[in-house]
Amino acid sequence: MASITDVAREAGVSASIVSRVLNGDPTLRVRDDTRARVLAAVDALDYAPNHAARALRRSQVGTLGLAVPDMHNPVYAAILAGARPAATQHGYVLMLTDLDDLASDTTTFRRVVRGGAVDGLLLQRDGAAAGRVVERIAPARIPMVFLNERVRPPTSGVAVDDRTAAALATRHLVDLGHTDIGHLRVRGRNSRSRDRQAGWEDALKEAGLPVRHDLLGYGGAVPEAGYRGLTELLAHPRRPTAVFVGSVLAAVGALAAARDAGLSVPDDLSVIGYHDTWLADHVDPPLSVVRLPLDEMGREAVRILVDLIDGKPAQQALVTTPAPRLVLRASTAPPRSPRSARSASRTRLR
Amino acid sequence: MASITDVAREAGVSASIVSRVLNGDPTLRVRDDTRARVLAAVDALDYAPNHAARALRRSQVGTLGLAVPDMHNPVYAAILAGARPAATQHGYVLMLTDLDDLASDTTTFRRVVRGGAVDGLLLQRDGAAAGRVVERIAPARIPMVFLNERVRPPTSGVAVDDRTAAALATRHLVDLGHTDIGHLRVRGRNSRSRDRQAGWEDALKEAGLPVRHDLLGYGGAVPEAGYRGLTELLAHPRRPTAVFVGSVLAAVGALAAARDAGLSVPDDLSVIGYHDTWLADHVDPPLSVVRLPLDEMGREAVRILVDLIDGKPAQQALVTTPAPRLVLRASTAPPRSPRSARSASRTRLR
DNA sequence: TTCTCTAAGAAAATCGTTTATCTTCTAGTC
DNA sequence: GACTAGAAGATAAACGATTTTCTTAGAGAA
Repeated sequence: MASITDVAREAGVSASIVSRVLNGDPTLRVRDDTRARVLAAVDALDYAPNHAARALRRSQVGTLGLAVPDMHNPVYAAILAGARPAATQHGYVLMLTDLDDLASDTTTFRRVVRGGAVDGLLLQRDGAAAGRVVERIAPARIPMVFLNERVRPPTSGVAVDDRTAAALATRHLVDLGHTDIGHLRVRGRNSRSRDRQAGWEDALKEAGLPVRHDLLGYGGAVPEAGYRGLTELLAHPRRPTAVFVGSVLAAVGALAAARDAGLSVPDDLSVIGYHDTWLADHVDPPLSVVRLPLDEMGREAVRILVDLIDGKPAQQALVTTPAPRLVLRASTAPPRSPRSARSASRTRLR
Repeated sequence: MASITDVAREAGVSASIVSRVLNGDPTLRVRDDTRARVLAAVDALDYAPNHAARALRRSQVGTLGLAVPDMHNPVYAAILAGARPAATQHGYVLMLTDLDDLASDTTTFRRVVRGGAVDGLLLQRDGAAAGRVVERIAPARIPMVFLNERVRPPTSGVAVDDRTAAALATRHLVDLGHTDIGHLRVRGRNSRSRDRQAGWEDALKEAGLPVRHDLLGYGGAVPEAGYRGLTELLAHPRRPTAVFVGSVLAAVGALAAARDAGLSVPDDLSVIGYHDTWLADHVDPPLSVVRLPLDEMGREAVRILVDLIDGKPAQQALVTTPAPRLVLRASTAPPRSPRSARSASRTRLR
């Protein structure tokens, strides 16, 4: 591998000139032909500045850490799909870390956070390790941005407009003529969970419908949780004819639960999910969802983090454009008929 | 951030002693209490060696690059799930790169590959950028391992036993009593595609059935391709009663194609997919698949790459344990009846 | 002529580790 | 008493870039 000294020798100048030419130092004064010789030498030797040396000198490594609880979740994949190109564009590369590792494995934590292997962190505070990891990272004073969550001022974070989106989804069910509309909450004490429930309540109140907390169940971030959640809800004597599920994966599980309960979707039960990942289009029936700008959120998170690294103040961004919108597929429909729907299905449930 | 000199001062020794204690230098002779003082100082200052400085000195950065064409594909997520902990265990961290970036964006390429931002690369040679990226990386002589593909000796790679697994899947259809068994190939000129087709042929021959190349179609790595592939196959005058699809995502698309063609799975058409990602259990009907050790493959790829970095020779590994096995769900069943199945469904297709 | 100024570039310090080579001290040997 | 051999550490030289400070040569001014 050619070093900057090799390039300098080849061009017949000193190393400092090479560096300053390459980094576009505005105070540099050189003759045009010298500059040309440097550039030619760089090309001839196929020179690239050594990553470690530059990082050492600048005390900036040029990498951002991304820590999510579960790579399998397509929602994170979507956020990642927005974040990665944004990082590239800002001159950074993403590094992958597991949130649990960061919280529990001291070696990883020391190497990555304290050792300066990353310039900043993108965090999805979720799952078991959530609390612990934050407690540990915060004192390290490393720039960090929370993904997919509203946070308060000393910290930075980026969220989507969950309340509006949840209301939109619920309103769609209302518009179809449903009156018994359930909701499967995301687990956890976070803004996602609260805002989506609030949106559900907003739409019900707006329509003059009672907010029935007996139709509020718990979903989660995996299909199994959605399955259990809906199964419980369906055991209710006056079961819902429609349900707004606060996550795609839980919605997929909910579809299975409906099937196993002998209910046909959307005839006996309408289901609307949250987040339009590719998956939603390929389950049966294709899932109606509310679409939020996940990739935009990833992009924005990177922007804020890079700003933070550059010394700018903390920001709490709410990504509102493009606005949440409905993507209607085949899992939602009007109730069979205002009255018979309910009794018919109760029979089916035996 | 505390540096090694701070620790040395605190412990009342020289920096070299701190380094050698921390790195377990076998030639080091120090008194026990000195060692204890060093360790205490490290703890007191919460010292972690600076990543960049260590990388510069050792000319090893401690990161492995992972370049895959598409983050959304759950198969890559599964490989990643095996590779990430393995990397941690070997003392490395994974860095994420996009294959297309690497192939086209000169900046990324220079920074990541030539600049030494990674010690080695895990590559899934697939998609549009496949050829180009290899052409560019090869001359850089950076250690690299190909994922999910059989390669020839100068290069390293790790594959799973595609031929055996494909035969296993096809044999399952044969055992159910099917005789017209189609196959949707993966696209591309790679061992995955060839081996899976070969396994399909193996099982047919073994059962004394003709290998009907008219029942060979093209799937791909996305649902849409599987949809198109199966739709074409179903247009055949003597359509298959069962089909082995060479990828999960294509299989999901195939299910939709069958539905749209008015066929019920598995009654009119059995479908078996490839790779048991979580998704397979949550489509309708739940997909029978052949399960291969994807996480094990990710783990093994990391092992080989680390060996390569340590100067050991190239290896071509075939991950055969755990052996491929069937995971039977609801998408496969015996044909309706040896004869009527065929005519009945032809009618349905009108 | 001497001095000053500027253009054009060279030198040198520095970032934080690692590691090969030196030093010092003590105890034992002849 | 001089010498030697370890034990226990200290010194110093890299690694490859960036950046601040110096140098030099020539042009113009006084």
